Amino acid sequence: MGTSKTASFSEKQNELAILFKALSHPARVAIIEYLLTVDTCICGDIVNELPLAQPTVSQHLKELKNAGIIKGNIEGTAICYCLNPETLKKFEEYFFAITKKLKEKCC
Amino acid sequence: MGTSKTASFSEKQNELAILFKALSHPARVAIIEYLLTVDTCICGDIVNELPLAQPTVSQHLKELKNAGIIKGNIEGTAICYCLNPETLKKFEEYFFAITKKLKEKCC
DNA sequence: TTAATATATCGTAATATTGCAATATAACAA
DNA sequence: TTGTTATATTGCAATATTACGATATATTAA
Repeated sequence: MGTSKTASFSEKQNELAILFKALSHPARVAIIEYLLTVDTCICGDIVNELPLAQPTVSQHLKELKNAGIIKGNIEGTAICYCLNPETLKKFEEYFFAITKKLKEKCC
Repeated sequence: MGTSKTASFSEKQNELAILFKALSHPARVAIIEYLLTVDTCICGDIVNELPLAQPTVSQHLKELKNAGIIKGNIEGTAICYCLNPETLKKFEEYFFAITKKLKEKCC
């Protein structure tokens, strides 16, 4: 036990769960929201924006990157992280479809 | 350590993280999608729809209920679970606002 | 009442996540 | 080259999650 029974669910359901898991920590929500306030994709020092040590922030960034929610490009010494619009659009479309279907059901 | 530094983040960020965590397991995504296919709110036997034992399903339902994503009403021997449109609308609005802001930034 | 059915809770083992100090890597500046 | 800066990786302790057998609860039927 302790293991998620991944194989028992559809690929889509697992993919969605991975995306949601990437957002399931306040630090990662904070990273998303910070990247949203930055004007361009060029941005450094996310570490200074968060109340966590540098290795911890790095780990959270890695998780967001693995899930495809952010992208990271090496820009000299700094790394330029930015949001991935395609993935965020997926989220929007998923919930749009759900709320639309819910309206039709009219509980 | 091992504890999430909840107190270091805003209330909104923590609330969002809790909502996303509730969806971060394929079984819970499957429950949402099953409830979406059921015609009315009256529904039983979610257990039979999932490849998990009854206590496990009950636990997942509890997590979704705690997060406010589903509602449960006692209906005799059975329990009627249904989606909470308000919470799902929150998700939609959150991602709508993000994708809108991303378009304006035009990376 | 007793039996059957549906769902919840408890207890616990296996696994995953979180956070950070220590260390490593990689690029630039002097 | 050496030093500085920015980010990543490793290792590990504390905590959380997942799954399920056993058991409890609660409603209906007989």
